[in-house]
Amino acid sequence: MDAQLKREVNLLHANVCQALADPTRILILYALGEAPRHVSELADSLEAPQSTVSRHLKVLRDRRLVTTARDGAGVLYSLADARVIDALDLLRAVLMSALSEQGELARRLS
Amino acid sequence: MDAQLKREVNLLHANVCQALADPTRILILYALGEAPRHVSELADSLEAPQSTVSRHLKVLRDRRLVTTARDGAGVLYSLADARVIDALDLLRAVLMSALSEQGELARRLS
DNA sequence: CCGCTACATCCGCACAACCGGATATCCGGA
DNA sequence: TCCGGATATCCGGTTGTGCGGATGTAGCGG
Repeated sequence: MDAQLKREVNLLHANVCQALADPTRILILYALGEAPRHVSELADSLEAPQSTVSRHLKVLRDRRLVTTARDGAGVLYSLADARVIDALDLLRAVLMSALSEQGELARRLS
Repeated sequence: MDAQLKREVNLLHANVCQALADPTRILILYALGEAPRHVSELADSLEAPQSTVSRHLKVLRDRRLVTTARDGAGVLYSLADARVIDALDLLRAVLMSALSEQGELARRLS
């Protein structure tokens, strides 16, 4: 296998995929896809403690998937690249196919 | 936040994103994107022990991201849905943007 | 029918990631 | 300058996940 591809995939994993490996972070990305938000807003809508949300935001920030801007006393987080949402939506479509196939299978077996 | 979306994202994470949360599995998907392969072929090209590859394949199989077919003495694995590759390529594009931005930043600071 | 190849699973271990309360830091306004 | 609200980070503990050698299992070919 191409060693170049291996290196690139390692980067892809470390910088992007791993960031998507937590449901809370995915929800944060979707929320920011709608509009920029403050940390406390996100904590409220996710019903998660502030420290948890902040920690997840750090993960996304370190990988440059979100950007920050000071806004008065708070910090406004925004989605850095809308294509992340496109990719997630694509994966959702894949999921739907897999699920309906499973349903199909269950139907056949019953 | 919409409880419906939360449920769907949980499924998305459990069934798809978590499967992408390992570089070896991503490489397997790319390899299968080129052509169906046997377990031993994958183990060779990834330079990973057979047990490791087989375990990763189980993860992908359980989530229906790959399909299997018996082929003589062995088992042939194939990519179940090419859109997974599309999504990964999209994320690669996102990564490239983020990296070049980082480079930009490093240049400005130097 | 048997042995062998190809694959799947088991096992014990090590490491990484998440959690959430508590605490520290930052900043704007009075 | 000092207070308070908004975020960030620290901490201890728990759980999850990957690893790879060893061991099971299945099915083809002789």
